[in-house]
Amino acid sequence: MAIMDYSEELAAFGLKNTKNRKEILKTLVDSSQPLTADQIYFQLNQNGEMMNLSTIYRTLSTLSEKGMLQKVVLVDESKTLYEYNRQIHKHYLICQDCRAIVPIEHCPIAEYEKQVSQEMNFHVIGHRLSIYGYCQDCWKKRSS
Amino acid sequence: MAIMDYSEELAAFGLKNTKNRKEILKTLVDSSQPLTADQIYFQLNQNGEMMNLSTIYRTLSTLSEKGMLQKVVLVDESKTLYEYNRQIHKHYLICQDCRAIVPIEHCPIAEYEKQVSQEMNFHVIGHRLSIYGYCQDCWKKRSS
DNA sequence: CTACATGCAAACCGTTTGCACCCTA
DNA sequence: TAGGGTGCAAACGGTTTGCATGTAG
Repeated sequence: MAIMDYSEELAAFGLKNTKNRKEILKTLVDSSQPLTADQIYFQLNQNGEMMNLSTIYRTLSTLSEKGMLQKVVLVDESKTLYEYNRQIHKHYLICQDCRAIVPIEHCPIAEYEKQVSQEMNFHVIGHRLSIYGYCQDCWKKRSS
Repeated sequence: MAIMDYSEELAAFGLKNTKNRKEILKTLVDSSQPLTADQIYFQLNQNGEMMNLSTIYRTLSTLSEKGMLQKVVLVDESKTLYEYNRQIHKHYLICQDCRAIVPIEHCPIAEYEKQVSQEMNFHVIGHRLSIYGYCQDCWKKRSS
């Protein structure tokens, strides 16, 4: 991601260019993982960027509607996660122990979607795939 | 699924055999789709099977822990869905319009899991895949 | 100057829990 | 008859909303 001011991007989506929105966008762009609203809240607070939690929720939903962010929902995790939408099709490895979320960029089922479209009379527009198990560290701990 | 009394199955998991549990299990076994707690609640109420919502929640979580049920979580759906665990690996087509959920039994990524295990140093134990788009009816409506 | 963004507090809603009572094993 | 199951009401926690104020365009 090139260094950029999010002003242009916000404007392109017809949104006012406010400090809060830029901070939230920046936080998500810089994160290697999807984040929850309160993770963003605490992270910004630590950096001295005070902001109300409800502002964060409102911003996350506005940006998601515009397609700038993507929602991620996981089983056994009651909070919604958000990530910057880099337009790169992506999936996740989720460690069942430490809950680490590792994005992977190869998608194994593009071909399969076409097949489903034809065989099931279903017009496919996308899919979500997450793979779960244990990361190397947690797997070692478990087997010891 | 053969006609059965769920008593044995419950006993096999060390659970007491109560009317409520049997009704909930039966509801899920008979359903072609995963159901939410309140869908089960209303469905049972219609059939004259009064039962407290919290009993349903407790039963769903007990049966899930035992592996008799599986949780399903979808983006843009705040409620958790539950389905009877037929031990058949399965995925879903989800219509973005009418929210219909169509289970599909072929899994396109068994092979890919092995690859991930090796390349990413991640011990894979499973995955979740859902495919979304529009069912035939809703797609027709949209394009007209 | 106006419409949209924000802070604050309260509401919302799916889910969980404490407690007294009930019932299965 | 003991220990788990259930109903009821209240709590919980993530998220949303109403309203008054602030601010970008």
